[in-house]
Amino acid sequence: MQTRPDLFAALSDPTRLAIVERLARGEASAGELGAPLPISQPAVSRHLAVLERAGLVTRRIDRQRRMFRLAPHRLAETRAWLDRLTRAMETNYARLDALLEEEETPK
Amino acid sequence: MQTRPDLFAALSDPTRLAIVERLARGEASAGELGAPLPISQPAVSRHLAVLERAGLVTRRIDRQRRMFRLAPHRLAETRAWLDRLTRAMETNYARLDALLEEEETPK
DNA sequence: CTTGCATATTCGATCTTGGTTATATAACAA
DNA sequence: TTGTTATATAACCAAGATCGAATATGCAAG
Repeated sequence: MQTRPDLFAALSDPTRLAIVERLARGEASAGELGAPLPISQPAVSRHLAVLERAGLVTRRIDRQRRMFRLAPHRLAETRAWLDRLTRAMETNYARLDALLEEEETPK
Repeated sequence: MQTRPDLFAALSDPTRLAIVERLARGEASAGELGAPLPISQPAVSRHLAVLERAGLVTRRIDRQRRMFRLAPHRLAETRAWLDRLTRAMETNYARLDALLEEEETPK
């Protein structure tokens, strides 16, 4: 299964993050994605495999080339998770904040 | 500096993710956070240090205990990043999608 | 002071990750 | 075929992450 930690792990590498941001601007081949990067072709290939396993990108074959695109689903899922987390935090901390503000006037 | 990859790296561990979700329900001490986890006390302590360095939690000293809370800033930052990414993706892929749908009728 | 509780730090072992080089496969071009 | 382009896989290495055990620290209570 594709777990949330796996997704975050996929985004935790600067190279892969750069690839994701590049892909937000449109579909691209493995070669195009690797061209600006200061690493070898095999390294790019493996980064793309990681992103694909995490469900962040999809791969399409066009002649000799593999075309990559962002896959919206897990991004949406992650946004929803972050939203829930933030909302929970805001509600649950509201009371506590008030209490702390009372007894300890800041600065 | 606290980089975005560092933040995702902090969230890429299941234990730390569990801690973050627990903290969304309210402030807790290091001991309380570790209690339900199947790992040793030192391991918990180190996970908390990672989360703090990533800017995801703050630490407050209360007597002998260290109280932890979620820090809203980096979560908000990450939500904004995801929103920008999603919006870029949607605009940039819209035309390409239309083209692909034309020439290859699905199924 | 001494004891106990809560947490942090150090250590050594193990696993994982990301990198390169070398090589393989697959599609196209001639 | 043969060569070329695009990508993947294998083998290996170095660096970093994570763990438990042992130990240290900091505060509080007698």
